[in-house]
Amino acid sequence: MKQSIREERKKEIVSGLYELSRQEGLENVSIAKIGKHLGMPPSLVMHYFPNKRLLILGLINHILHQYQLIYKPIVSKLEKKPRVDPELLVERLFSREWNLLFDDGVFFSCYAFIFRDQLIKKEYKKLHVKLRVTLKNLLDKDEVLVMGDTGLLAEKIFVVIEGAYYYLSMMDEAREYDQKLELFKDQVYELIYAEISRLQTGPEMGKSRYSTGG
Amino acid sequence: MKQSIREERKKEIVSGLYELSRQEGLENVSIAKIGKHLGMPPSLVMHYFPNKRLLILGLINHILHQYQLIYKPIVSKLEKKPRVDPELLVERLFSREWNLLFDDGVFFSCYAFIFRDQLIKKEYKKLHVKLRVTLKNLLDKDEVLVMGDTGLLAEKIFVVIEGAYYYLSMMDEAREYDQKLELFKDQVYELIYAEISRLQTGPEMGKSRYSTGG
DNA sequence: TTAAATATTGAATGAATATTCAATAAATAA
DNA sequence: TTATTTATTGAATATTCATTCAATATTTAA
Repeated sequence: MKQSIREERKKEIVSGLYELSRQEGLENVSIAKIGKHLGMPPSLVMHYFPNKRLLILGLINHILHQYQLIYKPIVSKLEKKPRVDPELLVERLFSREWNLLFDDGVFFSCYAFIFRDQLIKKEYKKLHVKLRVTLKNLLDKDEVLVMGDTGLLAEKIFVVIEGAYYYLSMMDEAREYDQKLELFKDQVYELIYAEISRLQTGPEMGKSRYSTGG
Repeated sequence: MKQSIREERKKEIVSGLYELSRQEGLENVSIAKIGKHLGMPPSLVMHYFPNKRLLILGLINHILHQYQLIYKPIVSKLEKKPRVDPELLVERLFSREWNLLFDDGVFFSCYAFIFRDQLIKKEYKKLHVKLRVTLKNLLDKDEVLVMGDTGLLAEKIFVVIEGAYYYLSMMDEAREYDQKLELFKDQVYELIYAEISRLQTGPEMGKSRYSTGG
């Protein structure tokens, strides 16, 4: 009980920070503003987060946790199928649900911290590796793909996804956004189909020289 | 003459902002600190940049300008050749010179502004489109590639480059960095070689349905 | 030379910043 | 119950913030 109120309050504060960051940008949020937003004195905020860095670390954990949720529905939907359906996979990887779960602006503001905070960098990397492993596990369910280097394929797919979202964030018009989105989906299709056809026509080639699997 | 001292001072101030941002992070730089760093009163800084937003816009212009310089040596080297040498092209696109010209931390801190400043978003997009056009023009010099959709190919290449740098920024160990880098280079090679072989074996297929060419 | 425009200075502003502290209220453990 | 830990409050801190202003110096135009 004693512990739970503490954790609840911490979550509440981090959520408040997130909401304000979304509205006015992370760099414009102060401890006083968070307190005001939540109806508590700034000293209470600092009671749970003794300094601002810890507060931002809390926000980053929150965001990284949200980020992981994106793949929950994808994973559960795909796990039921006996084979990987590339159409469904790609559709889900580029799904709009992505943008609804958290704010890209806050995400990239936090991302910028990786260049000056080793712990944040580590957390970010951990997440990104995890997402790749999740995808690899999905690809391993496919009887054809599993013969190749699914870890490598997952890397290649994700670099397109991440590059795509980086670039797509600059698009204003919905039409242009959708057009580019289709293009990048196509690029991922091609990666998957190329691997399938490679494995079916010449499986004796074995794994690629740039294998990432342990 | 009168104009030049003004522009020089503005450049000096922006450079100071850049240097400080590199050292302690953009969010920790103030007008007073810039003034101190350059040995001038903060009021002089504000004389040239009446508010902080204009100052940051100045920094962004500076960075985007630097960003463009990266491709100067690539372009001039490749322009002399009659054909595109994929090895050289990919080597240059992923060159280390990239990291030397400007700081990734500052770049991504500024990038985060695109989500709350339309002008900054526009500037960023303009640059990224420009880089793609430059690459397209290079690809057009190749007698085989020019038969296909070079604009589309440029998009596909850049999404890998950008995704790669986003992801590589999280790497600590040099070995892992290099390993992943090779992987992404490979991915770009495959894009180019796949397009070449596609055009040579079945050029009657013409341009892809996701053409980006105007 | 004189007048106007620009560059530079330094002092001052109030608002906002993260953080500290002592006091009180509430919950839990003994 | 009492003692102890935790939660919450509100006032206070020194510092830093972006910005303003009037005064002076320097450069340019007439």
